[in-house]
Amino acid sequence: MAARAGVSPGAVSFALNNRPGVAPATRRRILDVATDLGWQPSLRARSLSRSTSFTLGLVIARSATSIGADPFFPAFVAGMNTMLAPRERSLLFTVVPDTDAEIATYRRLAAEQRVDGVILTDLLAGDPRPRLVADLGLPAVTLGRPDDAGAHPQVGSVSVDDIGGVREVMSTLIAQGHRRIAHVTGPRRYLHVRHRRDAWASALQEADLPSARCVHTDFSAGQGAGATRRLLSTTRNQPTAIVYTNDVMAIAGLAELQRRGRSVPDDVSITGFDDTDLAHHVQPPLTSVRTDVAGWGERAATALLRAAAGEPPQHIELAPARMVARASVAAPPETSKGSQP
Amino acid sequence: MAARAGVSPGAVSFALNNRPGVAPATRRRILDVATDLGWQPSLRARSLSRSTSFTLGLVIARSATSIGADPFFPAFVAGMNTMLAPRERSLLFTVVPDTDAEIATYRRLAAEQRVDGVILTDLLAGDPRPRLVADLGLPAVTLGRPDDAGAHPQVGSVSVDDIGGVREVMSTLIAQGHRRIAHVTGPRRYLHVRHRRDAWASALQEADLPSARCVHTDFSAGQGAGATRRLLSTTRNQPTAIVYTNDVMAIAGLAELQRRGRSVPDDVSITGFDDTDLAHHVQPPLTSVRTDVAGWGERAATALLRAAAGEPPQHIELAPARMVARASVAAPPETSKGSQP
DNA sequence: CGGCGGTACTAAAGCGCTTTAGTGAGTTAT
DNA sequence: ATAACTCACTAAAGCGCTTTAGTACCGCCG
Repeated sequence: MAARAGVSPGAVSFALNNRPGVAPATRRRILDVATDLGWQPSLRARSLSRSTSFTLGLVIARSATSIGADPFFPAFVAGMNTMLAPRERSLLFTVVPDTDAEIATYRRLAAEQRVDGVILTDLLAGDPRPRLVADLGLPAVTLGRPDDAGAHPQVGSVSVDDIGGVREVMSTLIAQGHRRIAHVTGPRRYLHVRHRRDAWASALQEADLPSARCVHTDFSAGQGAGATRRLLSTTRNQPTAIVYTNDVMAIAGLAELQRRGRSVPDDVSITGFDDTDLAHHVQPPLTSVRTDVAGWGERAATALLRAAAGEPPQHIELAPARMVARASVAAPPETSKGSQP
Repeated sequence: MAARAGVSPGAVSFALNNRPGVAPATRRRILDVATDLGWQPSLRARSLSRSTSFTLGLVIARSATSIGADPFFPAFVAGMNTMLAPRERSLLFTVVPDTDAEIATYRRLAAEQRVDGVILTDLLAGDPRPRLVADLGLPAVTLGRPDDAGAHPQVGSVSVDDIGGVREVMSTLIAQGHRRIAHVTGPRRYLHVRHRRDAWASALQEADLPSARCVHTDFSAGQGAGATRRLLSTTRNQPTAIVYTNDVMAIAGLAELQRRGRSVPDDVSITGFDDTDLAHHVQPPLTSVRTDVAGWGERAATALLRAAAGEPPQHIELAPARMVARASVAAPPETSKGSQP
């Protein structure tokens, strides 16, 4: 390649990485010869000499069976890709069964220097990962802010405010007259589960409503249905509305309600989260909360690329999640309304 | 590292890749020193000198919005990972909007030599990709066999027989007495759509039933509901059963049926495909067809690794998809039954 | 007219492995 | 005892870039 353009390999390198010290005419010629020959620098050689992988990592701890139900990851990955592809970056994607395996994976990625940085998702309470990646010297960006944010100044974050969506849902339900609004959510260890639960609880409190039941599940349809069953099993003070933390559980809950002869929304109002494709199309259509997942992926990729380039970590807030109102929410039945102050 | 073990770098390389020509005692010592120092050969340097990426590629052409609804990919990726992780291989995962972008991605991956091989999924009729990857010299394995199998002897395949599942569904419906069984499926260009459609059509024929309606959609819940609406819009000869090609459309169809006052399964029987988490939990629970997606991923990764190592391509058949019977299927209503011969 | 500074480029070392050819010691064949 | 062979290991080249140091050339000034 260098020979064909009549220059040294070094000059080619300068031209390609448009570094100063090469005359405009020479640069043009080098670039032209390159496109003529269909030549392109070897990524492997560049990786070795630049100590860079041109690759970002995303590792998810979920069982192979449960991950399919979550619409988040594919959309997020797609979003990252719109950002990475034009920059000749790629995404290493790994699905492992649990957090231990996830940690082992970060160690391996760091040891092998396979990636220039990683995205940390599904933040936990007291999450060990920000510390770990900082120790490993692996640039990282978290999705949402860790609870000990500030303890790891080298780790950036890109967040979407879920809470806005939950508050919107709650105020809609409360405005309709609901007084007993239950919550079906995921495992306690997840930070976003806690945030949403807190938002739910404080919305009740701010409206001077009594505290209500919250059921923690594993996010699966089965446990969503089970939680619904439990909420209906009490003989008194049954909820008139249920706020589910994802659409899958809400749809399973809807089926459970129907099985027990409760009408949605006449007897019970329900809401989901994620605004999946199906949410529009169940009967009744499901009120849900939508976030721009692909946009989130795009921004996260941008932030991580910057961090990997040595820029100081950023903390970015994206547009908050918004409620999408549909027919699964209505006023509570009269008997319940009557018991209001 | 080499110095610490008192040998040359070459010897270390031999020891690590357990090649002959190094005494057992020396090998032990080298390995011990390596673990002591936590040393591990640089993947980048190995990549350059061995001309190998230690990475496999998977690129999916789907819109960011629609991909989340498909439970296939995350489960498949998880399956691949169980195979790859212990072998220090990784997966490059890319989501692009369409086939053109997909092809561009293969070209880029090949030019950059980023991957040692790729998995080709969602085979099309007259698919250009097997040819392309063969031309690019990119080892590949297809999911399912291309229609011009044999034209690309260097490309292997790993297949699951969908048709078995469809036939099982059809014979169940027919045994129950259904005579008008419609089919709601995906875009015609997909090979597996054609295979399933053919299986559906020939099952009708073999049972001496009249041909029935088939509606092609884009796999989305919205179009699943729309297809259902169309099937119900004819005043006569409405189907008593509908076979959907995925659970999402079946669930949307179920909602549409309920909206129109049809009972499932009393008025209409329905079946899905994929056996997603939700299928068990809708009302009524959905008869579906299950495949071992993670196992598929594992086998595909194995086959591709072999192909990348230069072994002759294999054509592997996995266990066929099986029907999972649930309450969404029952005998057709009397009026319909009465019209039987 | 010699020295100075700047530009445009080349030479060569370096990234950290793998691999081929080569060497010396120990073993067997003759 | 010496040639012929193994075996265990080293030396050094090679993978294909990047990067630092160095060189040649030019214009400019004193």
